[in-house]
Amino acid sequence: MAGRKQFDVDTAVEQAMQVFWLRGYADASLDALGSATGLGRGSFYGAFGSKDALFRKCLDRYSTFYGAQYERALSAYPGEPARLVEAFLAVTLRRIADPAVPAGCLIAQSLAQLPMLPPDSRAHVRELLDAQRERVRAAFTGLDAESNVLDDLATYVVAVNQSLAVLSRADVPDVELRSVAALAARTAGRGAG
Amino acid sequence: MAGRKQFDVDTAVEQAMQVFWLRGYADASLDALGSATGLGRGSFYGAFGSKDALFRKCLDRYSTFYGAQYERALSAYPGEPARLVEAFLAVTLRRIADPAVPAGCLIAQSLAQLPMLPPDSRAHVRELLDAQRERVRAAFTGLDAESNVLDDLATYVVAVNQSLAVLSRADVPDVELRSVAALAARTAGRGAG
DNA sequence: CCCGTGTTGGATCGATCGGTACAGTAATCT
DNA sequence: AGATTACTGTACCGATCGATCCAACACGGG
Repeated sequence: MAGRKQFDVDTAVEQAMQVFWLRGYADASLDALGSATGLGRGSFYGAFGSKDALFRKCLDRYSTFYGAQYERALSAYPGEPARLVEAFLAVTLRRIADPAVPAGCLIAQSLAQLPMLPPDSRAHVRELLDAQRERVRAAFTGLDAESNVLDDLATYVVAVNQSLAVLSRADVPDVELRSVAALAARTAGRGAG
Repeated sequence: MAGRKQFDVDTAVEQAMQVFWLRGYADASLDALGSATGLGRGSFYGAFGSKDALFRKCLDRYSTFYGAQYERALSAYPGEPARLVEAFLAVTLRRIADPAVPAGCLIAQSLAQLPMLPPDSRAHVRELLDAQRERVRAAFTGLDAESNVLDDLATYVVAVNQSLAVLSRADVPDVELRSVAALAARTAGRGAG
């Protein structure tokens, strides 16, 4: 029952992340988080300190894990915007189709609740979205197009990416979402080619 | 203080709608709704019955008001998919730029919290999104393209539409959002032309 | 072997949640 | 004017929120 730590912190963060992801910050009660992680109140506060501290850890875990996947996609097809965008969106499509993980997107979920988040978490979410836009934008540099066109294109890709997550919450079929991604990839290819 | 009804029901629904819109269902406490509408608990429950009954009224008001705007946009340019989509998305852009109304979109907000909504409201939200997809789809009929292409196109337009709302919550500048809409309109024009 | 370090689960805190009950009051009808 | 009706504000309900506290406990070092 006690003694040395009886749970893996990373595993607990992963499980908590999925609760935040599915339910959002406010609706992720400590009871829900506790039963998802298997932790009692003592272990919980001993390991994480507070609900929003844990939430920030979950945001980091999310952006680290999926950020790496997006990064790989973005660097796989340098100079080929259409393929690049396709690979980028495919990361999201794969996640949506993964039954081991909630529908939607933790960032989109958090954006919806942005005004009600604790200030630290609010800033954190904003930074993650900006960082994603910047990474996409960086993947487009080198293409011969005006700078503001690349900005618009990056925002477009991030926008479509978020939209896939939103629609997946309403059980829009994967086939349709794949078509949306394909259309967006063609658009990006034309816009920057 | 009492006697005959001392408030306008429509006005109260409008104000409550904005609270749900900004904060989502769970975070829209009765106190928040009460102070936004100026209603005490007695009047509140006398007029609406329950929180989720009011929420459904707000969903209806939202979809009626903006649904009419979308409808007008969709029927303004028959046979011209690019203009049609542009007009459709412009409804959302106008709403986003309107300081009298919260950022984002009540439907997107509700989708994020879908699993936690009362069952009746959950079904209602789903229907509204499906209805929108159907209306867009209907606006595309008559174009010479295969049926499933029109389906994909409709989903694409609805997706981009939702993405504008999501990004507006993160204070992405209107200029960028307008570019996203323009790109999407061109895509739709090519895809169905 | 047994003490001390540190984790554990549950009891409990004040605040707030959605919802109810009810006394008080203003407007309408006879 | 008096009775009736209908709406309002507030006090209050049990449940649940995030957070704190603490007694009970298991393990590692002396």
